[in-house]
Amino acid sequence: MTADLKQRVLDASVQLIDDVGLAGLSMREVARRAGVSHQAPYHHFADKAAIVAALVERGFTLLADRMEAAERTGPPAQRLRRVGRAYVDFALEQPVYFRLMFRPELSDPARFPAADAAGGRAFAVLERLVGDLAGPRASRSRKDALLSMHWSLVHGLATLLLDGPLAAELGAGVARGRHVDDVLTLFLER
Amino acid sequence: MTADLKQRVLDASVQLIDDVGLAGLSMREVARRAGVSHQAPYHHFADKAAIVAALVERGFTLLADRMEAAERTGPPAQRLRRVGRAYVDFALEQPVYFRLMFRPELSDPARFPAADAAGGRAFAVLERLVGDLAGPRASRSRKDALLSMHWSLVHGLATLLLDGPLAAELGAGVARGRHVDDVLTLFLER
DNA sequence: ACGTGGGGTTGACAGTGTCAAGCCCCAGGG
DNA sequence: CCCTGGGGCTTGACACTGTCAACCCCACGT
Repeated sequence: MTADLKQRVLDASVQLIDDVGLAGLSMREVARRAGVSHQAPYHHFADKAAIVAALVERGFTLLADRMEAAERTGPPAQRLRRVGRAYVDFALEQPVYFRLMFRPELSDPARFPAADAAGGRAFAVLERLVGDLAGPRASRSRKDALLSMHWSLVHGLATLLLDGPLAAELGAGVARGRHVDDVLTLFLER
Repeated sequence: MTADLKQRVLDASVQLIDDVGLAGLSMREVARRAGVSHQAPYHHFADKAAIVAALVERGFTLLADRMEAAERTGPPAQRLRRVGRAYVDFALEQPVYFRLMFRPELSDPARFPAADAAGGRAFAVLERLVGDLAGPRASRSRKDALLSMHWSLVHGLATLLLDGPLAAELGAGVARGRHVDDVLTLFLER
């Protein structure tokens, strides 16, 4: 009623996806939950894809905030670990956003540059970190490989815990958190 | 034309997803492409989710075949690398299948145990490999961590190359293949 | 010879995304 | 003061979707 309909539509969308899954996201149901007519959302979003793109942007902003915070704390040697942990934690705590963020067909960067830009912020954190790790004299391809390796590790861990077989094995309890720590330790202190 | 309608429906579905994306997958369009009435597919699949689940099963079978083949060739020291490479290659060559395979909301294991079982085959390959790597005396949690680490690495690499920012940076050319090699080398050879 | 049932059809219904008009209300300029 | 314009919302319509129901045909076992 009171807040911007735009924000209410986004909030209702997240909640709806959480309830019934992405496939069940429906413009009309979102409008219903927001208490407006089925066409009201179109005053703020061109179409359904635009809503999803706005959520992707929100998600990347949230993630980048966390990563940047983790990047700033602790001794340099531990920053990589903290950022990785922040990445995985975000995925596990905000699965709705996280799953949306890596479905490029949903947020075409050509159509929604804002979402793309928000993703760039997260990307940049990793790039800085890996740049420090490799030292300034490292070759381009070595830095690329380092970046991909680190990102792949945390991204893969996050998605497997969320949607892979690891999701069934470990629940959402403490065991999962300890497992994340174990894997990061094994990887970083090898 | 003459082949089992069941298989034709699956083939048409893959092609349709390839053309217009998962969101555009439509029972009626699939039927149209298979040259039958809009209800014919229902004689072979309970509903749309059942089609997708059948594709997931196909996908995991394809992947497990490749991984098992890679597991059998080459000296033991290199098997891990070959299997990892097979995993990433599969994802890049069969993006339609691969993307479907990690959307658990699409193939609820309780409803579609066959898809789940096929996934288990791929899982088992990694489990064996990591078991060898760790040795029989390793603790359970160490083996778990080793498994997660290796799987996360290849899985993350595959999805980032497919749907992440790495997709835009590297195209689908030779550079991508070399990058995969670089990352695997870096990871496996410490 | 005849049911029976698998594989196919057409028809209908509710629900969807989105285009097209229309309504209300208030800020601004004449 | 009126009036005009437009932002924000509504109702209505259309083509399309997934799925239920009913029907039709023909090969088959008994």
